[in-house]
Amino acid sequence: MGPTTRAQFVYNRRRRSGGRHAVEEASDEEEQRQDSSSSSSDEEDEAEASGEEVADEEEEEAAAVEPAVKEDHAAAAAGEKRGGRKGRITISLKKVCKVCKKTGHEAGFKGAVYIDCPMKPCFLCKMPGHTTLTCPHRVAMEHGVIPAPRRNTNTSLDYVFQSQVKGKISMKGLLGIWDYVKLHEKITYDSVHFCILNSMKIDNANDGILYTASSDGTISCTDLDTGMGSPLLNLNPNGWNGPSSWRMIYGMDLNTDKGLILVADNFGFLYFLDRRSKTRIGHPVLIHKKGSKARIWDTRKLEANSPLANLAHGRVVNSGYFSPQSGNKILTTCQDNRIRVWDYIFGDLQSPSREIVHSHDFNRHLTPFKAEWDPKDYTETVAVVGRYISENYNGVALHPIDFIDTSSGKLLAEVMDPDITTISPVNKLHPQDDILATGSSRSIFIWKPKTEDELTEERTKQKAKEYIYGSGSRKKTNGKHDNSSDDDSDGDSGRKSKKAKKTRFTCTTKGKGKSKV
DNA sequence: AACACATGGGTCC
DNA sequence: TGGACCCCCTGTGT
Repeated sequence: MGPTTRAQFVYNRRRRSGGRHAVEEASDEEEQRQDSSSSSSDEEDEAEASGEEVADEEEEEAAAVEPAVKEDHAAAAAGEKRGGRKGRITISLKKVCKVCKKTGHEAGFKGAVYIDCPMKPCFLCKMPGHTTLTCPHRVAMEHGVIPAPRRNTNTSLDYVFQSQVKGKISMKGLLGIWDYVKLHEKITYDSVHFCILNSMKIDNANDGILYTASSDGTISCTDLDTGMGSPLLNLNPNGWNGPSSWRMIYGMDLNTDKGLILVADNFGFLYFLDRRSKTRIGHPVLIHKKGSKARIWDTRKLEANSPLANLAHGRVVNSGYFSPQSGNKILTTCQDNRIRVWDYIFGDLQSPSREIVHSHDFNRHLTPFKAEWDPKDYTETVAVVGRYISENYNGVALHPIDFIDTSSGKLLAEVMDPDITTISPVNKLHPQDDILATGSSRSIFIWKPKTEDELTEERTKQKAKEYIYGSGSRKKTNGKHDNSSDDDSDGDSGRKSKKAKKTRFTCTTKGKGKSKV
Protein backbone atom coordinates (compact mmCIF):
# COMPACT_ATOMS: atom_id res chain seq x y z
CA MET A 1 0.00 0.00 0.00
CA GLY A 2 1.10 3.50 -0.66
CA PRO A 3 1.98 6.24 1.74
CA THR A 4 -1.26 6.35 3.63
CA THR A 5 -1.01 8.61 6.57
CA ARG A 6 -4.55 9.92 6.65
CA ALA A 7 -6.70 7.39 5.02
CA GLN A 8 -6.30 3.72 5.19
CA PHE A 9 -7.64 1.45 2.54
CA VAL A 10 -8.91 -1.87 3.57
CA TYR A 11 -10.19 -4.46 1.24
CA ASN A 12 -12.82 -6.89 2.22
CA ARG A 13 -12.32 -10.43 3.07
CA ARG A 14 -15.45 -12.30 3.43
CA ARG A 15 -16.06 -14.57 6.24
CA ARG A 16 -15.17 -18.12 5.50
CA SER A 17 -18.04 -20.45 5.23
CA GLY A 18 -16.23 -23.37 6.76
CA GLY A 19 -18.99 -25.54 5.43
CA ARG A 20 -18.64 -29.08 4.43
CA HIS A 21 -18.66 -29.75 0.76
CA ALA A 22 -20.24 -32.82 -0.59
CA VAL A 23 -18.41 -35.17 -2.81
CA GLU A 24 -19.28 -34.49 -6.37
CA GLU A 25 -21.69 -36.88 -7.96
CA ALA A 26 -20.47 -38.90 -10.82
CA SER A 27 -21.39 -37.32 -14.10
CA ASP A 28 -24.70 -38.24 -15.59
CA GLU A 29 -24.09 -41.20 -17.73
CA GLU A 30 -27.33 -40.75 -19.55
CA GLU A 31 -26.08 -37.53 -20.99
CA GLN A 32 -22.89 -39.09 -22.11
CA ARG A 33 -24.62 -42.01 -23.71
CA GLN A 34 -24.38 -42.13 -27.40
CA ASP A 35 -27.09 -43.62 -29.52
CA SER A 36 -25.58 -46.70 -31.01
CA SER A 37 -26.87 -46.13 -34.50
CA SER A 38 -24.17 -43.99 -35.92
CA SER A 39 -21.85 -45.60 -38.35
CA SER A 40 -18.32 -46.53 -37.58
CA SER A 41 -16.94 -44.13 -40.10
CA ASP A 42 -18.77 -41.32 -38.41
CA GLU A 43 -17.32 -42.44 -35.16
CA GLU A 44 -13.88 -42.27 -36.52
CA ASP A 45 -14.41 -38.89 -38.00
CA GLU A 46 -15.78 -37.58 -34.81
CA ALA A 47 -13.07 -39.15 -32.80
CA GLU A 48 -10.45 -37.71 -35.02
CA ALA A 49 -12.05 -34.33 -34.88
CA SER A 50 -11.94 -34.35 -31.13
CA GLY A 51 -8.39 -35.50 -31.03
CA GLU A 52 -9.13 -38.97 -29.66
CA GLU A 53 -7.52 -42.08 -30.88
CA VAL A 54 -9.71 -44.77 -32.32
CA ALA A 55 -8.61 -48.15 -31.21
CA ASP A 56 -8.02 -50.85 -33.75
CA GLU A 57 -10.36 -53.80 -33.75
CA GLU A 58 -7.87 -56.04 -32.08
CA GLU A 59 -7.02 -53.53 -29.45
CA GLU A 60 -10.45 -52.41 -28.50
CA GLU A 61 -10.83 -54.68 -25.53
CA ALA A 62 -7.74 -53.24 -23.99
CA ALA A 63 -8.48 -49.69 -24.90
CA ALA A 64 -8.85 -47.39 -21.97
CA VAL A 65 -12.23 -45.78 -22.27
CA GLU A 66 -14.43 -43.87 -19.94
CA PRO A 67 -17.23 -45.70 -18.11
CA ALA A 68 -19.94 -44.24 -20.30
CA VAL A 69 -18.04 -45.27 -23.34
CA LYS A 70 -17.51 -48.69 -21.92
CA GLU A 71 -21.22 -49.05 -21.53
CA ASP A 72 -21.72 -48.13 -25.13
CA HIS A 73 -19.02 -50.47 -25.97
CA ALA A 74 -20.83 -53.29 -24.24
CA ALA A 75 -24.18 -52.30 -25.71
CA ALA A 76 -22.75 -52.06 -29.14
CA ALA A 77 -21.03 -55.38 -28.72
CA ALA A 78 -24.27 -57.00 -27.62
CA GLY A 79 -26.42 -55.39 -30.28
CA GLU A 80 -24.13 -55.88 -33.18
CA LYS A 81 -22.78 -59.19 -32.20
CA ARG A 82 -22.36 -61.26 -35.29
CA GLY A 83 -24.28 -58.70 -37.23
CA GLY A 84 -23.10 -56.35 -39.92
CA ARG A 85 -19.36 -56.31 -39.99
CA LYS A 86 -18.41 -59.28 -37.96
CA GLY A 87 -16.52 -58.45 -34.83
CA ARG A 88 -16.60 -54.77 -35.56
CA ILE A 89 -17.26 -52.87 -32.38
CA THR A 90 -17.85 -49.20 -32.38
CA ILE A 91 -16.80 -46.85 -29.65
CA SER A 92 -18.94 -43.83 -29.07
CA LEU A 93 -17.06 -40.69 -28.37
CA LYS A 94 -19.81 -38.17 -28.50
CA LYS A 95 -18.65 -34.75 -27.50
CA VAL A 96 -19.79 -33.78 -24.06
CA CYS A 97 -18.94 -30.37 -22.77
CA LYS A 98 -17.43 -30.65 -19.33
CA VAL A 99 -18.72 -27.22 -18.47
CA CYS A 100 -22.36 -27.29 -19.45
CA LYS A 101 -22.66 -31.09 -19.85
CA LYS A 102 -24.37 -30.63 -23.17
CA THR A 103 -23.36 -32.50 -26.27
CA GLY A 104 -22.15 -31.28 -29.61
CA HIS A 105 -19.25 -29.25 -28.36
CA GLU A 106 -16.46 -29.48 -25.85
CA ALA A 107 -14.61 -27.08 -23.63
CA GLY A 108 -11.02 -27.49 -22.62
CA PHE A 109 -7.54 -27.41 -23.95
CA LYS A 110 -6.83 -28.18 -27.54
CA GLY A 111 -3.11 -28.24 -27.50
CA ALA A 112 -2.09 -25.05 -25.80
CA VAL A 113 -5.33 -23.24 -26.52
CA TYR A 114 -8.28 -23.34 -24.22
CA ILE A 115 -11.67 -23.49 -25.89
CA ASP A 116 -14.52 -21.94 -23.97
CA CYS A 117 -17.93 -23.45 -23.62
CA PRO A 118 -20.03 -21.41 -26.05
CA MET A 119 -23.03 -21.68 -23.76
CA LYS A 120 -21.34 -19.59 -21.10
CA PRO A 121 -20.58 -15.89 -21.05
CA CYS A 122 -17.10 -14.91 -22.10
CA PHE A 123 -14.62 -16.19 -19.56
CA LEU A 124 -12.58 -13.05 -19.89
CA CYS A 125 -14.99 -10.11 -19.89
CA LYS A 126 -18.01 -12.01 -18.54
CA MET A 127 -20.28 -10.69 -21.25
CA PRO A 128 -22.57 -13.05 -23.17
CA GLY A 129 -22.57 -13.54 -26.92
CA HIS A 130 -18.97 -14.49 -27.48
CA THR A 131 -16.14 -16.49 -25.97
CA THR A 132 -12.62 -15.67 -24.94
CA LEU A 133 -11.32 -16.46 -28.39
CA THR A 134 -13.37 -13.69 -29.95
CA CYS A 135 -13.44 -11.34 -27.00
CA PRO A 136 -12.48 -7.81 -28.02
CA HIS A 137 -10.32 -7.65 -24.92
CA ARG A 138 -8.34 -10.65 -25.96
CA VAL A 139 -4.86 -9.99 -27.21
CA ALA A 140 -4.23 -13.13 -29.19
CA MET A 141 -6.33 -16.04 -30.29
CA GLU A 142 -6.14 -19.47 -31.79
CA HIS A 143 -8.47 -22.39 -32.19
CA GLY A 144 -8.79 -25.98 -31.25
CA VAL A 145 -10.73 -28.46 -29.15
CA ILE A 146 -9.60 -31.20 -26.86
CA PRO A 147 -11.19 -32.82 -23.84
CA ALA A 148 -9.31 -32.17 -20.64
CA PRO A 149 -10.88 -34.38 -17.98
CA ARG A 150 -10.48 -33.13 -14.51
CA ARG A 151 -11.83 -34.24 -11.24
CA ASN A 152 -12.57 -31.93 -8.42
CA THR A 153 -13.61 -33.57 -5.24
CA ASN A 154 -14.32 -31.42 -2.27
CA THR A 155 -13.92 -32.66 1.22
CA SER A 156 -13.62 -30.75 4.40
CA LEU A 157 -10.32 -30.88 6.18
CA ASP A 158 -9.47 -29.08 9.32
CA TYR A 159 -5.99 -28.57 8.12
CA VAL A 160 -5.20 -26.19 10.92
CA PHE A 161 -6.00 -28.92 13.36
CA GLN A 162 -4.00 -31.37 11.33
CA SER A 163 -0.94 -29.24 11.37
CA GLN A 164 -1.29 -28.04 14.90
CA VAL A 165 -2.09 -31.28 16.64
CA LYS A 166 -0.76 -33.95 14.38
CA GLY A 167 2.01 -31.98 12.80
CA LYS A 168 1.26 -33.64 9.52
CA ILE A 169 1.43 -30.62 7.31
CA SER A 170 4.93 -29.46 7.84
CA MET A 171 5.49 -27.59 4.61
CA LYS A 172 2.93 -24.90 5.17
CA GLY A 173 4.05 -21.53 6.38
CA LEU A 174 7.63 -21.88 5.29
CA LEU A 175 9.27 -18.51 4.96
CA GLY A 176 12.12 -18.22 2.49
CA ILE A 177 14.44 -15.28 2.18
CA TRP A 178 16.60 -14.78 -0.87
CA ASP A 179 19.12 -12.19 -1.83
CA TYR A 180 18.23 -11.74 -5.45
CA VAL A 181 21.84 -11.45 -6.52
CA LYS A 182 22.85 -14.48 -4.48
CA LEU A 183 19.99 -16.85 -4.79
CA HIS A 184 21.89 -19.85 -3.62
CA GLU A 185 22.02 -18.28 -0.20
CA LYS A 186 18.41 -18.93 0.55
CA ILE A 187 17.41 -18.90 4.17
CA THR A 188 14.28 -20.66 5.27
CA TYR A 189 12.37 -20.26 8.46
CA ASP A 190 10.05 -23.12 9.23
CA SER A 191 9.00 -22.14 12.72
CA VAL A 192 7.70 -18.64 12.17
CA HIS A 193 4.30 -19.72 10.89
CA PHE A 194 2.55 -23.01 10.40
CA CYS A 195 -0.01 -21.84 7.87
CA ILE A 196 0.39 -19.98 4.65
CA LEU A 197 1.73 -16.46 4.72
CA ASN A 198 -0.69 -13.95 3.36
CA SER A 199 1.29 -10.77 3.73
CA MET A 200 4.89 -9.75 4.16
CA LYS A 201 6.10 -6.24 4.84
CA ILE A 202 9.59 -4.96 5.40
CA ASP A 203 9.94 -1.98 7.67
CA ASN A 204 12.11 0.35 5.66
CA ALA A 205 12.59 2.66 8.60
CA ASN A 206 14.05 -0.22 10.56
CA ASP A 207 16.14 -2.03 8.06
CA GLY A 208 15.98 -5.76 8.22
CA ILE A 209 12.72 -6.17 10.10
CA LEU A 210 10.22 -8.32 8.32
CA TYR A 211 6.62 -8.53 9.38
CA THR A 212 4.59 -11.52 8.32
CA ALA A 213 0.91 -12.31 8.55
CA SER A 214 -0.44 -15.81 8.32
CA SER A 215 -3.55 -17.91 8.25
CA ASP A 216 -2.35 -19.33 11.52
CA GLY A 217 -3.73 -16.13 12.99
CA THR A 218 -0.43 -14.64 14.02
CA ILE A 219 1.76 -11.71 13.14
CA SER A 220 5.47 -12.22 13.53
CA CYS A 221 8.44 -10.00 13.09
CA THR A 222 11.76 -11.41 12.03
CA ASP A 223 15.09 -9.65 12.07
CA LEU A 224 16.61 -10.61 8.75
CA ASP A 225 20.12 -9.83 9.95
CA THR A 226 20.08 -11.96 13.04
CA GLY A 227 17.34 -14.38 12.10
CA MET A 228 15.67 -13.71 15.40
CA GLY A 229 11.93 -13.74 15.34
CA SER A 230 9.24 -12.89 17.78
CA PRO A 231 5.47 -13.12 17.76
CA LEU A 232 3.53 -9.90 17.77
CA LEU A 233 -0.03 -11.04 17.76
CA ASN A 234 -1.91 -14.28 18.13
CA LEU A 235 -5.59 -14.24 17.34
CA ASN A 236 -6.04 -17.86 18.31
CA PRO A 237 -4.64 -18.00 21.83
CA ASN A 238 -6.95 -20.85 22.76
CA GLY A 239 -5.91 -23.02 19.88
CA TRP A 240 -8.11 -24.90 17.52
CA ASN A 241 -11.82 -24.95 18.26
CA GLY A 242 -13.12 -25.62 14.81
CA PRO A 243 -13.14 -23.66 11.60
CA SER A 244 -15.93 -21.32 12.61
CA SER A 245 -13.82 -19.64 15.26
CA TRP A 246 -10.35 -19.92 13.78
CA ARG A 247 -9.02 -16.52 12.82
CA MET A 248 -6.80 -16.04 9.86
CA ILE A 249 -4.91 -12.89 9.01
CA TYR A 250 -5.06 -11.78 5.39
CA GLY A 251 -4.30 -8.09 5.41
CA MET A 252 -1.45 -6.32 7.09
CA ASP A 253 0.22 -3.01 6.54
CA LEU A 254 2.66 -0.71 8.24
CA ASN A 255 2.09 2.89 9.07
CA THR A 256 5.64 3.96 9.64
CA ASP A 257 4.73 7.52 10.55
CA LYS A 258 2.78 6.40 13.53
CA GLY A 259 4.69 3.24 14.20
CA LEU A 260 1.53 1.26 13.64
CA ILE A 261 0.84 -2.13 12.22
CA LEU A 262 -2.66 -2.64 10.90
CA VAL A 263 -3.98 -6.15 10.76
CA ALA A 264 -7.17 -7.47 9.19
CA ASP A 265 -8.62 -10.90 9.82
CA ASN A 266 -11.06 -13.14 8.00
CA PHE A 267 -14.00 -11.98 10.09
CA GLY A 268 -13.65 -8.36 9.03
CA PHE A 269 -11.94 -7.09 12.16
CA LEU A 270 -9.11 -4.60 12.11
CA TYR A 271 -6.45 -4.65 14.80
CA PHE A 272 -3.82 -2.09 15.69
CA LEU A 273 -0.38 -2.92 16.93
CA ASP A 274 2.27 -0.63 18.22
CA ARG A 275 5.47 -1.43 16.43
CA ARG A 276 7.80 -0.57 19.27
CA SER A 277 5.96 -1.88 22.28
CA LYS A 278 4.62 -4.81 20.25
CA THR A 279 1.29 -4.57 21.93
CA ARG A 280 -2.23 -4.21 20.76
CA ILE A 281 -3.78 -0.80 20.81
CA GLY A 282 -7.45 -0.33 21.50
CA HIS A 283 -10.08 -2.81 20.53
CA PRO A 284 -10.52 -4.52 17.21
CA VAL A 285 -12.98 -2.75 14.97
CA LEU A 286 -15.44 -4.57 12.78
CA ILE A 287 -14.99 -2.69 9.55
CA HIS A 288 -16.50 -5.17 7.15
CA LYS A 289 -19.46 -7.40 7.12
CA LYS A 290 -20.33 -10.07 4.67
CA GLY A 291 -21.30 -8.57 1.36
CA SER A 292 -19.52 -5.31 1.84
CA LYS A 293 -17.02 -4.26 -0.75
CA ALA A 294 -13.89 -2.15 -0.81
CA ARG A 295 -13.87 0.81 1.50
CA ILE A 296 -11.66 3.74 2.40
CA TRP A 297 -11.27 4.75 5.99
CA ASP A 298 -9.72 7.57 7.90
CA THR A 299 -7.49 5.87 10.41
CA ARG A 300 -8.15 8.64 12.87
CA LYS A 301 -11.81 7.83 12.82
CA LEU A 302 -12.13 4.14 12.54
CA GLU A 303 -15.52 3.13 13.72
CA ALA A 304 -17.94 0.64 12.40
CA ASN A 305 -20.03 1.96 9.53
CA SER A 306 -18.10 5.16 9.07
CA PRO A 307 -16.01 4.72 5.95
CA LEU A 308 -14.96 7.71 3.90
CA ALA A 309 -16.11 5.98 0.78
CA ASN A 310 -17.38 2.73 -0.65
CA LEU A 311 -15.76 1.65 -3.84
CA ALA A 312 -18.35 -0.26 -5.79
CA HIS A 313 -17.19 -3.55 -7.28
CA GLY A 314 -19.01 -6.37 -8.94
CA ARG A 315 -17.43 -9.08 -6.89
CA VAL A 316 -14.84 -9.68 -4.23
CA VAL A 317 -11.91 -7.29 -4.26
CA ASN A 318 -8.54 -8.99 -4.09
CA SER A 319 -6.53 -5.89 -3.42
CA GLY A 320 -6.45 -2.14 -3.37
CA TYR A 321 -3.31 -0.08 -3.43
CA PHE A 322 -2.73 3.62 -3.13
CA SER A 323 -0.46 4.97 -5.82
CA PRO A 324 3.17 4.87 -4.73
CA GLN A 325 4.16 8.50 -5.17
CA SER A 326 1.24 10.75 -4.34
CA GLY A 327 -1.12 8.27 -2.79
CA ASN A 328 -3.90 10.01 -4.64
CA LYS A 329 -4.97 7.13 -6.82
CA ILE A 330 -6.21 3.70 -5.96
CA LEU A 331 -5.72 0.57 -8.03
CA THR A 332 -8.07 -2.30 -7.27
CA THR A 333 -8.20 -5.86 -8.53
CA CYS A 334 -11.60 -7.46 -8.52
CA GLN A 335 -12.76 -10.99 -9.12
CA ASP A 336 -15.02 -9.77 -11.89
CA ASN A 337 -11.96 -9.70 -14.13
CA ARG A 338 -11.52 -5.98 -13.99
CA ILE A 339 -8.77 -3.77 -12.77
CA ARG A 340 -10.09 -0.43 -11.66
CA VAL A 341 -8.36 2.88 -11.24
CA TRP A 342 -9.76 5.55 -8.98
CA ASP A 343 -7.95 8.75 -9.83
CA TYR A 344 -8.86 11.04 -6.98
CA ILE A 345 -9.35 9.59 -3.58
CA PHE A 346 -11.00 12.79 -2.38
CA GLY A 347 -13.09 13.17 -5.50
CA ASP A 348 -16.06 11.33 -6.78
CA LEU A 349 -15.65 7.70 -5.91
CA GLN A 350 -19.09 6.64 -7.00
CA SER A 351 -17.57 4.94 -10.00
CA PRO A 352 -14.03 4.16 -11.04
CA SER A 353 -12.14 6.42 -13.39
CA ARG A 354 -11.31 3.45 -15.58
CA GLU A 355 -12.06 -0.23 -15.81
CA ILE A 356 -9.61 -2.52 -17.54
CA VAL A 357 -10.70 -6.02 -18.46
CA HIS A 358 -8.02 -8.43 -17.42
CA SER A 359 -8.09 -12.13 -16.68
CA HIS A 360 -7.50 -12.81 -13.04
CA ASP A 361 -10.71 -14.47 -12.00
CA PHE A 362 -9.92 -17.88 -10.60
CA ASN A 363 -11.88 -20.78 -9.28
CA ARG A 364 -10.00 -21.78 -6.18
CA HIS A 365 -6.62 -22.90 -5.09
CA LEU A 366 -4.65 -19.90 -6.20
CA THR A 367 -3.23 -16.98 -4.35
CA PRO A 368 -5.45 -14.07 -5.43
CA PHE A 369 -4.10 -11.90 -8.20
CA LYS A 370 -3.24 -8.39 -7.15
CA ALA A 371 -2.40 -5.67 -9.62
CA GLU A 372 0.35 -3.51 -8.16
CA TRP A 373 1.73 -0.14 -9.08
CA ASP A 374 5.24 0.10 -10.38
CA PRO A 375 6.90 1.89 -7.47
CA LYS A 376 9.44 3.51 -9.81
CA ASP A 377 6.87 5.04 -12.11
CA TYR A 378 6.50 8.68 -11.15
CA THR A 379 3.56 9.10 -13.48
CA GLU A 380 1.68 6.49 -11.48
CA THR A 381 0.33 4.68 -14.48
CA VAL A 382 2.15 1.36 -14.84
CA ALA A 383 0.85 -1.67 -13.04
CA VAL A 384 1.98 -5.26 -13.01
CA VAL A 385 -0.32 -8.24 -12.62
CA GLY A 386 -0.24 -11.91 -13.46
CA ARG A 387 -2.66 -13.26 -16.04
CA TYR A 388 -4.85 -16.26 -15.40
CA ILE A 389 -5.79 -17.40 -18.85
CA SER A 390 -2.99 -18.86 -20.82
CA GLU A 391 -1.52 -17.80 -24.11
CA ASN A 392 -0.50 -20.20 -26.81
CA TYR A 393 3.14 -19.58 -27.12
CA ASN A 394 4.75 -21.77 -29.73
CA GLY A 395 2.50 -24.61 -28.74
CA VAL A 396 2.98 -24.15 -25.02
CA ALA A 397 0.31 -22.72 -22.77
CA LEU A 398 1.94 -19.97 -20.80
CA HIS A 399 0.51 -17.52 -18.32
CA PRO A 400 2.12 -14.15 -18.87
CA ILE A 401 2.76 -11.42 -16.39
CA ASP A 402 1.28 -8.22 -17.71
CA PHE A 403 2.52 -4.68 -17.52
CA ILE A 404 -0.46 -2.44 -18.04
CA ASP A 405 -0.73 1.26 -18.71
CA THR A 406 -3.61 2.00 -16.37
CA SER A 407 -4.29 5.35 -18.01
CA SER A 408 -5.17 3.73 -21.31
CA GLY A 409 -5.60 0.07 -20.51
CA LYS A 410 -2.91 -0.72 -23.03
CA LEU A 411 -0.77 -3.76 -22.52
CA LEU A 412 2.75 -2.44 -22.32
CA ALA A 413 4.54 -5.74 -21.99
CA GLU A 414 3.84 -9.37 -21.30
CA VAL A 415 6.49 -11.42 -19.64
CA MET A 416 6.62 -15.08 -20.51
CA ASP A 417 9.23 -17.74 -20.29
CA PRO A 418 9.01 -21.36 -21.37
CA ASP A 419 10.29 -22.31 -17.95
CA ILE A 420 7.34 -20.65 -16.26
CA THR A 421 4.43 -22.89 -17.11
CA THR A 422 2.60 -22.14 -13.91
CA ILE A 423 0.36 -19.21 -13.18
CA SER A 424 2.21 -16.36 -11.49
CA PRO A 425 -0.16 -14.67 -9.11
CA VAL A 426 2.45 -12.91 -7.00
CA ASN A 427 4.57 -10.23 -8.59
CA LYS A 428 6.77 -7.62 -7.02
CA LEU A 429 8.66 -4.88 -8.76
CA HIS A 430 11.92 -3.66 -7.38
CA PRO A 431 11.60 -0.20 -5.83
CA GLN A 432 14.64 1.14 -7.67
CA ASP A 433 15.81 -1.26 -10.34
CA ASP A 434 14.11 -2.75 -13.38
CA ILE A 435 13.65 -6.08 -11.73
CA LEU A 436 10.59 -8.20 -11.29
CA ALA A 437 10.27 -10.98 -8.78
CA THR A 438 7.50 -13.36 -9.71
CA GLY A 439 6.27 -16.24 -7.67
CA SER A 440 4.20 -19.30 -8.34
CA SER A 441 3.47 -22.48 -6.49
CA ARG A 442 6.58 -24.00 -7.94
CA SER A 443 9.19 -21.37 -8.14
CA ILE A 444 10.41 -17.88 -7.73
CA PHE A 445 11.82 -16.11 -10.73
CA ILE A 446 13.75 -12.91 -10.93
CA TRP A 447 13.40 -11.02 -14.16
CA LYS A 448 15.21 -8.09 -15.57
CA PRO A 449 15.22 -6.53 -19.01
CA LYS A 450 17.82 -7.88 -21.35
CA THR A 451 20.80 -5.69 -21.94
CA GLU A 452 21.78 -4.75 -25.46
CA ASP A 453 24.76 -7.09 -25.22
CA GLU A 454 22.52 -9.98 -24.21
CA LEU A 455 20.11 -9.23 -27.02
CA THR A 456 22.94 -9.12 -29.53
CA GLU A 457 24.35 -12.37 -28.23
CA GLU A 458 20.97 -14.02 -28.41
CA ARG A 459 20.39 -12.87 -31.96
CA THR A 460 23.78 -14.17 -32.94
CA LYS A 461 23.11 -17.54 -31.37
CA GLN A 462 19.71 -17.75 -32.98
CA LYS A 463 21.14 -17.02 -36.38
CA ALA A 464 23.81 -19.62 -35.86
CA LYS A 465 21.18 -22.14 -34.85
CA GLU A 466 19.07 -21.44 -37.89
CA TYR A 467 22.10 -21.79 -40.05
CA ILE A 468 22.96 -25.13 -38.58
CA TYR A 469 19.52 -26.69 -38.09
CA GLY A 470 17.32 -24.71 -40.41
CA SER A 471 14.57 -22.50 -39.10
CA GLY A 472 11.49 -24.55 -39.85
CA SER A 473 11.86 -27.68 -37.75
CA ARG A 474 10.13 -27.27 -34.46
CA LYS A 475 9.38 -30.14 -32.20
CA LYS A 476 5.83 -30.44 -31.01
CA THR A 477 5.66 -30.03 -27.27
CA ASN A 478 1.93 -30.34 -26.72
CA GLY A 479 1.92 -28.05 -23.76
CA LYS A 480 4.81 -29.67 -22.02
CA HIS A 481 8.49 -29.07 -21.90
CA ASP A 482 10.56 -30.83 -24.45
CA ASN A 483 14.11 -31.88 -23.89
CA SER A 484 15.74 -29.98 -26.65
CA SER A 485 19.02 -28.55 -25.61
CA ASP A 486 19.22 -24.86 -25.23
CA ASP A 487 21.66 -22.21 -24.36
CA ASP A 488 20.64 -21.91 -20.77
CA SER A 489 23.57 -21.57 -18.54
CA ASP A 490 22.25 -22.82 -15.26
CA GLY A 491 22.03 -26.55 -15.32
CA ASP A 492 19.88 -27.34 -12.35
CA SER A 493 17.07 -28.53 -14.53
CA GLY A 494 16.96 -30.94 -17.38
CA ARG A 495 13.68 -29.54 -18.57
CA LYS A 496 14.63 -26.84 -20.95
CA SER A 497 12.63 -25.68 -23.85
CA LYS A 498 12.41 -23.09 -26.52
CA LYS A 499 13.26 -19.53 -25.79
CA ALA A 500 10.38 -17.14 -25.75
CA LYS A 501 10.88 -14.89 -28.71
CA LYS A 502 8.29 -12.39 -27.63
CA THR A 503 9.76 -12.14 -24.19
CA ARG A 504 11.58 -8.94 -23.68
CA PHE A 505 12.77 -10.02 -20.31
CA THR A 506 15.10 -12.74 -19.36
CA CYS A 507 15.18 -15.11 -16.49
CA THR A 508 18.45 -14.63 -14.75
CA THR A 509 18.12 -16.94 -11.85
CA LYS A 510 15.65 -19.03 -10.01
CA GLY A 511 14.96 -21.08 -6.96
CA LYS A 512 12.46 -23.51 -5.60
CA GLY A 513 9.48 -22.15 -3.79
CA LYS A 514 6.96 -23.61 -1.45
CA SER A 515 3.22 -23.77 -1.69
CA LYS A 516 1.54 -20.46 -2.13
CA VAL A 517 3.75 -17.45 -2.15
C1' DA B 1 -1.42 -42.57 -14.71
C1' DA B 2 -4.93 -41.61 -12.12
C1' DC B 3 -6.64 -39.79 -8.50
C1' DA B 4 -7.02 -36.94 -4.01
C1' DC B 5 -6.68 -32.70 -2.16
C1' DA B 6 -6.30 -27.50 -1.04
C1' DT B 7 -11.13 -24.68 1.64
C1' DG B 8 -12.99 -19.48 -1.62
C1' DG B 9 -16.99 -17.55 -3.29
C1' DG B 10 -21.57 -17.30 -5.45
C1' DT B 11 -26.13 -18.85 -5.51
C1' DC B 12 -30.12 -21.07 -4.20
C1' DC B 13 -33.30 -22.59 -0.88
C1' DT C 1 -28.70 -16.71 8.10
C1' DG C 2 -26.69 -20.80 7.08
C1' DG C 3 -26.02 -25.06 4.73
C1' DA C 4 -25.77 -27.52 0.30
C1' DC C 5 -24.08 -27.44 -3.94
C1' DC C 6 -21.55 -25.92 -7.74
C1' DC C 7 -17.62 -23.95 -10.03
C1' DC C 8 -13.98 -22.92 -16.82
C1' DC C 9 -7.62 -22.61 -18.41
C1' DT C 10 -4.29 -25.35 -11.06
C1' DG C 11 -0.71 -27.70 -9.12
C1' DT C 12 1.27 -31.07 -6.07
C1' DG C 13 1.68 -35.26 -3.94
C1' DT C 14 0.77 -40.14 -3.70
